[in-house]
Amino acid sequence: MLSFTEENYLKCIFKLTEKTNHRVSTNAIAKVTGSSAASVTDMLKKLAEKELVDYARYKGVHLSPTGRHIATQLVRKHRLWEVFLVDKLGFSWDEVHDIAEELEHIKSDLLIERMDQFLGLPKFDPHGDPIPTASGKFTIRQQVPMNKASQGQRLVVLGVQEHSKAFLRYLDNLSIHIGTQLVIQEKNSFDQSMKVLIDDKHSQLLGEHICKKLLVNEI
Amino acid sequence: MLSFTEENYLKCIFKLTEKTNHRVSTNAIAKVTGSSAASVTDMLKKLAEKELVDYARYKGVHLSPTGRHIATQLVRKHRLWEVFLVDKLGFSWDEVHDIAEELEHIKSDLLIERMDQFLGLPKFDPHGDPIPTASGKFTIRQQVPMNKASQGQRLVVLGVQEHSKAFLRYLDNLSIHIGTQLVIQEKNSFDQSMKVLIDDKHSQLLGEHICKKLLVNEI
DNA sequence: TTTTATTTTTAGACTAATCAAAATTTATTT
DNA sequence: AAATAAATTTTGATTAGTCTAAAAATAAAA
Repeated sequence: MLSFTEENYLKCIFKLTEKTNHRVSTNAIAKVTGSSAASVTDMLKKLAEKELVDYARYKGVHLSPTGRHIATQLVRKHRLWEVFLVDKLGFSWDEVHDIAEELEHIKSDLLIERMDQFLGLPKFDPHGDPIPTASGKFTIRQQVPMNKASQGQRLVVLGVQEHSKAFLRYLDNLSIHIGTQLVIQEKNSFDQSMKVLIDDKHSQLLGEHICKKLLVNEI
Repeated sequence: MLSFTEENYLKCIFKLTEKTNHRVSTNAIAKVTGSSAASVTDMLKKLAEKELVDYARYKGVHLSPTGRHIATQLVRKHRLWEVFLVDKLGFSWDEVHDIAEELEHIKSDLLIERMDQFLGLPKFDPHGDPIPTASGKFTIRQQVPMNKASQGQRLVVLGVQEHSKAFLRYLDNLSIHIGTQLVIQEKNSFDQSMKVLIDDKHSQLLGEHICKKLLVNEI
């Protein structure tokens, strides 16, 4: 049985290696966990002892198949709880991360499978991130940062690449959420801003930052 | 912010002092937590330091008003989560205790108030135990152990005084649950057993143990 | 009221997770 | 290739929670 802390380290390593699949350094882990490099080293040795990571002194780590599976299930639990909080309890998408961070450590496979059923087997969480299956498979779909889209295109918002409360609240104020339709009316190359029509209702100028962080697909 | 462990001690002291409101001994706590008397002493000193209990060496403890409030809120959370697991996720009443034991430590007042609303402001949990309000009030109602009832009485099951899986499963097999109606057909004084008619469907002989642990009221 | 038994506390030690500071290894410059 | 910088590990210590064994206080019995 893994501790809360061990689980958090596995999830952290998972998130850091997810995209590149390269080994991740001690310092990189220390930076995101907010703990010291010394603490990270200690924990990596412990996780290596349990064969959850492949660790070599001074060379960083990556997850073993078992470690990856555990981390994936933590992500599954986190995202399913987020769906529950938003869909059933009426939380907004900027309020659920911290609570789900605690709930993901509840140890019951039956609970999470029942929850999955109860929620209608959702494939994506309230931020548009894919929910892995019990066997660890993520649904992949076509999506690009909105700044890659062209003038005149009609898009649907599928996700966000930033999860900060401030960013999510800002989108809320613009009535932009998962599923919102956007039509690109103007693309200003000098500052990378875009004028978009939101859900066929009102036009809005969006800055470069927003355009890069919104994940969309053409419809 | 209290630790998981500190919360568990508070809840334990609450349960031990709930009925009598007397001070509880170190050994009594050690017995139910399964930890050593030495560990209990250490923890009592820590809780006293935080003014959550009134502790005097060799004299046992009782909860301070603050300690009692925290313990009551833990009971509230535990019982609301049990309602959720049974009513929404389809767990049976013998499966929910251990999961709720973990869930009760999730730290979010908003979460528990939203959950309360979502569940329809239940006043009792799946075992018939009262759910304290956010301000700490328990609903009181008339109920007695079934062995106190007389022949010919029509009763409704309101609760149980034993929460073991074995006991709860046994009741399930007899189709006895919260809300079941029972008519006392015979009372055997020699062995304290009773013959009862269950939900006007079938008769069943219930042993002394069952009769003492079933909480009922006349209807 | 002494003696004995029980309960409780203290003392000393262990594990898990953490840190700062020192030592070591690897990477980068010169 | 040597010197310097950066990253990582080791060392030694701290805190929370736990334990056993010994000591102290209280309760019960003779």
